[in-house]
Amino acid sequence: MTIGDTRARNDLAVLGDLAPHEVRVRFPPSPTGNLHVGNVRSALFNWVFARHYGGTFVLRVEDTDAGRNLEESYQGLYDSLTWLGLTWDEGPQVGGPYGPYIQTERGDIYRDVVTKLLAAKLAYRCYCTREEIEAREAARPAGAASGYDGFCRNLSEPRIAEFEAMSMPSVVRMRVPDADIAFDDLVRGPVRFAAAHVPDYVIVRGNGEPLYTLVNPVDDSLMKITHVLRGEDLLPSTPRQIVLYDALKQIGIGSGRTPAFGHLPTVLGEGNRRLSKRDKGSGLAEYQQKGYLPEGLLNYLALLGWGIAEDRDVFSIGEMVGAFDIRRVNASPARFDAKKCEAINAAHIRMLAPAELTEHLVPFLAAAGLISQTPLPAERERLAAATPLIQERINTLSEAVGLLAFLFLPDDKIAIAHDAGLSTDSIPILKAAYEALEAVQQFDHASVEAALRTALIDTLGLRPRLAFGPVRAAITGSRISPPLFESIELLGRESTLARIAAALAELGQPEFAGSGRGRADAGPSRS
RNA sequence: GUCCCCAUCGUCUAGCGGCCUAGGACACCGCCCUUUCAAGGCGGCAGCGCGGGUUCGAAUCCCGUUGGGGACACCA
Repeated sequence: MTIGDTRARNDLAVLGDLAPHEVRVRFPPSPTGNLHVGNVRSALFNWVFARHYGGTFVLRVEDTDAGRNLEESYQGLYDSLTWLGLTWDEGPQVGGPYGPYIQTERGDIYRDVVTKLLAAKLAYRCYCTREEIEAREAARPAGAASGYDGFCRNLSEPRIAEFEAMSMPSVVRMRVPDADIAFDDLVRGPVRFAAAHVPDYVIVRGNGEPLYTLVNPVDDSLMKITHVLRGEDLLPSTPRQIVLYDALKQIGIGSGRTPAFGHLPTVLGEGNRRLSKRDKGSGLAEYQQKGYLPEGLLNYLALLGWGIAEDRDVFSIGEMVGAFDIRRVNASPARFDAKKCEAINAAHIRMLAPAELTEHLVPFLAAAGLISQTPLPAERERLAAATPLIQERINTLSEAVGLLAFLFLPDDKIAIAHDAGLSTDSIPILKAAYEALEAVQQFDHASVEAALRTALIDTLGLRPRLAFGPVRAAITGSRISPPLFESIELLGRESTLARIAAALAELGQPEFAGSGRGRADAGPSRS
């Protein structure tokens, strides 16, 4: 069997009687602060799935739990998805034929559905208090199935009238049929739940507010969602949702079809527990701040359960869209490996055109105060020239700040690190370097290198490592830097000489301080 | 406690009965290159949880077991 055959067979299993462009998937986050990387992964798979088939990606905000919603979280959510490039075809801000796409704006719809469900006896009012339910549960023999016992399921009309007359608070529960529920999971294959383990669950709170358990399937049906791709943690709630889809079908609401489900493997954190919001590295904002490229992060997240090819793990989103196959997603939980995530990101940074990388770098250098928010032409020019020097040296964009700071700091703000390796032994080296660089005709990196090699290696007889170390320290303040000669060229003769002179002064050799342009206040700025 | 899911190097995975003395990537360790740090090249370390079957043949199929994860809310 060829790959093409497998692909065709999988497409058939995934699409059934649907045309590819009829595929409709959704991402339903609740607006609670920082988007979790587990959710990002889920959004990615849905988005890629939609793009692969030329279908529709819907964004729906699930904010029925009003207490947890923060005003700014909505905008943060949109900004995050936009930054990631996971654009939605229908949803908040862009609209669509099945709106509104924010659940707190859909109250009337849910009320209507509940009324019809109640009228059709597919749902019922339950007057049990939590205490009563707990007490009965505790009284049940050990080993019995957990969940609501159906106490109010078949209350007599007079009894109900009595409760209502007393204004007894009530919730609404689904009347779950006494039949096993089975479905074919897109990533796991056949899954089956025994009837006894699907209890009559609550769909409307005592205060009349609809619950996720109601609203999620109702909206999926109303919005004609064809495929539900979500975290494995939702797998146990799938049978009860299927019950609701069936009920909706009976009362003629929604698409009349139950979507296909695909449950993605859990993303685990370090150790073995599920990656939770409290874990380091679990929030999207951290990755933005550290300077991950959306493509890098998304590439890594895709690797948690999916691979593009046997010998390849760096790919673009476009390539992922082309090759994606939900049936090839792994079912086993995957640990989030921060190191590999960083390595994949580094690979994406290296694939960038230098000019693109420069643009990505601007906000980070600006935030560090090294350049203006809107870079001046000279700043931009220097940054553009320096970009190729660090492209292979950074894993995240923020690392560029430390590496490039010396190019944008004034000469008297260069603090030489204690471990930079400068000592009195460095004095003759720095003096020789100073004189050599002062005499260089053409101040480009090739001439600089030639001059320094002649002065330090040929004349002083030093090994390159020993010769260039002190120069590097004087110029950049650090033992580690971008390539030295290119750095010197970018810095220019004036600054280079001033910094070498300053280093000599710090080593007790002040006589060079005057010969260059001099340092305004010779106070050493060590830190 | 009950239910569900999962099971190949430390981690992510390839493998869908013979091509496997199990391949790749990250991490780690050497070496080469080299002005530092990287990048790159070469090499190394390291894995099919266990027990039964089925089969001429099992990492691959079945059963059991163990281990891990998830779910059991008037959260989503």
